[in-house]
Amino acid sequence: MNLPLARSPRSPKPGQRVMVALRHMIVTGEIADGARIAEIPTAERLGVSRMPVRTALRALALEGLVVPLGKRGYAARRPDQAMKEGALQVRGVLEGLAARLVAQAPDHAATGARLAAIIAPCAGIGAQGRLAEGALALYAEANAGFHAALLAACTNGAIGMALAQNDHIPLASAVAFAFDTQDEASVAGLLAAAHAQHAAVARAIAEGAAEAAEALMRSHAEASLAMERGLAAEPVA
Amino acid sequence: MNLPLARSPRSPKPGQRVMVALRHMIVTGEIADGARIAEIPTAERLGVSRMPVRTALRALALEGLVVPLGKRGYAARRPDQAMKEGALQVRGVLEGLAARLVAQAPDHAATGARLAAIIAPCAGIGAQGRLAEGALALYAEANAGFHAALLAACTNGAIGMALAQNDHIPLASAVAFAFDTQDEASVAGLLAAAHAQHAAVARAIAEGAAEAAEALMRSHAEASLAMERGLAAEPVA
DNA sequence: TTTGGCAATATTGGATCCAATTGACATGAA
DNA sequence: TTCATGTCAATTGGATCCAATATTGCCAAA
Repeated sequence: MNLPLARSPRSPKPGQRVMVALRHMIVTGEIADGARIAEIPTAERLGVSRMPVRTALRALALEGLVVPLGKRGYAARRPDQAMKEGALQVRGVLEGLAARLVAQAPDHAATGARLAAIIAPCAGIGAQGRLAEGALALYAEANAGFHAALLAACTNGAIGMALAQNDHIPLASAVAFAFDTQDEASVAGLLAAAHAQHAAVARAIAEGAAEAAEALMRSHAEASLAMERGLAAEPVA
Repeated sequence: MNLPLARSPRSPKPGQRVMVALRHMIVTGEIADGARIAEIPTAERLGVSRMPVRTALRALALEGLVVPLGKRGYAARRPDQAMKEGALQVRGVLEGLAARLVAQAPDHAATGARLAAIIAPCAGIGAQGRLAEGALALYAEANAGFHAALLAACTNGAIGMALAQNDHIPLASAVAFAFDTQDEASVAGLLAAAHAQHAAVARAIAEGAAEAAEALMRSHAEASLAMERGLAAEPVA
């Protein structure tokens, strides 16, 4: 990675390239945690000008992946396991709040039905400890749709902003990838449990049970946390 | 504000100037909500180069005060009342989580005592509906110290990051300023209530009552929300 | 030997210049 | 009259250049 990254075939844009390259280097440890990151060496290393590096560094600082060092540039800040678990906890309370608000809204029944429809294709997933073909992709899509719909139904825009910030910490977006390190039965059980939790949340929202919806949503996040702790291995980037 | 802002006497730096200037213009409505913000006119208007403007716009985009418009620059996004109330709700659940975690930690007794000591100077504040000289400043300092100490005692760094993002929405940092629009008795009552809530949270943490600490912290935020709703007038920047 | 001051260098931030992409407008043809 | 196409202009993104500043290393003096 010391050579200028391949830019021959339609490389998107220097800015985006630098952004993803630095992110990758930090989370993979290619740039050690706490190591200083200066503009000029980084720019030369990536084969671009200093400007995109500067832009990317400021953006990453707002994301928390680097910390400003006054006049001495930035330092890499690789999120550790504690930070990842903390981010999952934060996700839990934020989505719990979203679930509560949605359940309290006048149209909670419609929202619950919509959420139930989104996860409907996952009915029976992981039954008998077996996984059908494409079950992982099916769940991943339903999962993303569920959480996105919940956020969209919520009138509180601050939750979405906080979650966007929170998701900058690389952790859970790759759970699907980490799955293949587990045996089929375990994965099937996890998926079945997750689907059941989704269904329970949708039901609570449909019934307007705000407190229950919040508690269930939190449990769902706690389950992710336990899962994350279970596979202690280094998650893929 | 159409002229280059005064830079004669030790103006800090162009970058910071542009940042605060744009923030001010957006929250005060000098730049209308939804109005396009181009680099060149803004740079000329502020008497600086395009570069600090570009930097500031990207930063403000990550803060949520402007939204990117593809290749056509950015649009101002003034947070409305709903967004402010949403941010207060988010603050409530995040600090509630922090209180719960702190109360669950092994050293919860020491933390509770420390928090109690921080707010101790406010004992008896607002009693009999009267405010002593400098009571507002006293409370503001204790309030800031309380929340900062709670965050510092919490091992979950993601909470602090999410709160930092949340605090970009201008609202609650100026509650002390908004106070002077109220009569003395009302303010005294609010301060007394807020202090009592702080004390209750500190006590719950000291006792290790995690659920109670979280609920109390949420109530505290909800009180701020009600207060914010009470003074519906435009808060100062 | 240690400390303080000075100078040199490295590094960030800002300004100007250049290129590329996109949106809008006008003109011509169907 | 309307739609499509081509050209032009405006605006953003990137690169290079310049200035300001802090840090660090070295030397001299106590």
